[in-house]
Amino acid sequence: MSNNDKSVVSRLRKLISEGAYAPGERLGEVAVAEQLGVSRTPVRLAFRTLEQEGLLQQAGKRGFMVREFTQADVHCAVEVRGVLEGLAARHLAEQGLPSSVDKELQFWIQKGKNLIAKGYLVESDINQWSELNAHFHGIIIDSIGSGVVADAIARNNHLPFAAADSIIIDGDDLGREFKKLQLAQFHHELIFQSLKRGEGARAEMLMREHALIGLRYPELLADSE
Amino acid sequence: MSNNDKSVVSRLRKLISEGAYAPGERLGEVAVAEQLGVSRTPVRLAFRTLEQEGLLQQAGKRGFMVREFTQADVHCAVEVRGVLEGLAARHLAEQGLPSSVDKELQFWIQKGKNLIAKGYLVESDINQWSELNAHFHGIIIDSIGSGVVADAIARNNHLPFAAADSIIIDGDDLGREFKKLQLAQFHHELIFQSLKRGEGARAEMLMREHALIGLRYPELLADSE
DNA sequence: ATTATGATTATTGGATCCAAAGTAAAGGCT
DNA sequence: AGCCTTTACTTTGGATCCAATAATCATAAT
Repeated sequence: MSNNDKSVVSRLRKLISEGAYAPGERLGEVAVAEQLGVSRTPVRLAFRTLEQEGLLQQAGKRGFMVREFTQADVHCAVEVRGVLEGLAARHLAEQGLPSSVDKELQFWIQKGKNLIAKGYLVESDINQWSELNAHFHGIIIDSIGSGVVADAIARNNHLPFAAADSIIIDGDDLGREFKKLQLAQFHHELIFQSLKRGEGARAEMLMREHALIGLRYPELLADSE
Repeated sequence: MSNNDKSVVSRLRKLISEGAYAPGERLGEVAVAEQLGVSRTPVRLAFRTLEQEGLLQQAGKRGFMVREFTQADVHCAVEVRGVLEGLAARHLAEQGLPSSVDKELQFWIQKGKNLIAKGYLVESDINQWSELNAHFHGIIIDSIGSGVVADAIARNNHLPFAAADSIIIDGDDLGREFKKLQLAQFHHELIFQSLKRGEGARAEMLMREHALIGLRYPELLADSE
């Protein structure tokens, strides 16, 4: 898979998740090929990949269309991430976390503490949070001695709204987002605590709840400021 | 995606899961194309699909190789199926099962009862069990109003050892397999009971345990006959 | 003798061509 | 006037061609 091919996949993925094509819209190979300035071949390859990722689906007998996602889909995708990361967390807690993993998790938790410490949020903090959040989750996911769980999570994250760093929705209302991040950070610390103590069930449950932050917490955090 | 293209994917999938290629073996496009009697194009498309399914992985910078699976991978894949089906079962229990779903589940449970009733197993029973088992699980999975969970499970099932009907490993020792099926059937009935009573947590837990039948039960059922 | 650099070969990626299948439109028949 | 059939056009799938890149091998230099 070459650079160009990869780029066609990621460019298309971006276009789709940005809503450049209407949900349900049928995508022609030639049209997309012209639009991206490549021949049909890489587009055909990309379509298969995107179909597997769940962003496209077959349109009748002919070609592909942009898959449309309902509110239920969004909900389910977040819950799927929750149970999968919960599985990873439980495993890690049960087998005991190696000192290297311990150190790394502690490092990224400290980063989060620093970010929260100043008591408010600025625009540039969002990327920082995204990074440390990705590391925190990634370490736990990769700690299982098998790529299968990581793969399942990665595939699920291809759905644009399901990824772990999709917590931040509203870059304007930084006040509310700060509260969300504060809570997320606290979750991280709780999860770390339970991992250290080998509390598998608790770690799993906390991780599952943690996944729901972007989904169910906004309404509670909305007017309380 | 045409018939031929689909058939290339499924033929390759079969070859791989049958072990026609050694794990870690590098697959050349031309070699496979000649072997299957098609040109490189459908093979290239199939390789991308199979990569997404997790049966192939990129070999360095060039081409693909057959992914090798460790015991840990097998274990994780089964657990992944467990948590995902558990999620589906919990949902169904919590939202209450519609009478149509109730009827269908009852139908397949009855089929299972009939199969077990004679007290032993014959060769042809295996396919029947496979079918009713697939229906039982399928109904629960599809009962969520979103394809996301079903997709995640389907993708996980592409790993040959992770599918729900891989319970049956040993077609020779029908005595032990009968015990396994007896247990699986009892699980189904328990799950159905919990679904009917809206016991979400119990349904989830039972489903997760149910997934482990093929994995952890053989050692216990081995010598007790 | 070993390493590094250059050349040759093998293999993949992208573009294009042709055929097959599907869809839409138009015309004829009832 | 409506429906069916046939035809023309659109679009995808498969094969092949060419270029680019990686890998291997050989040769030369230190």
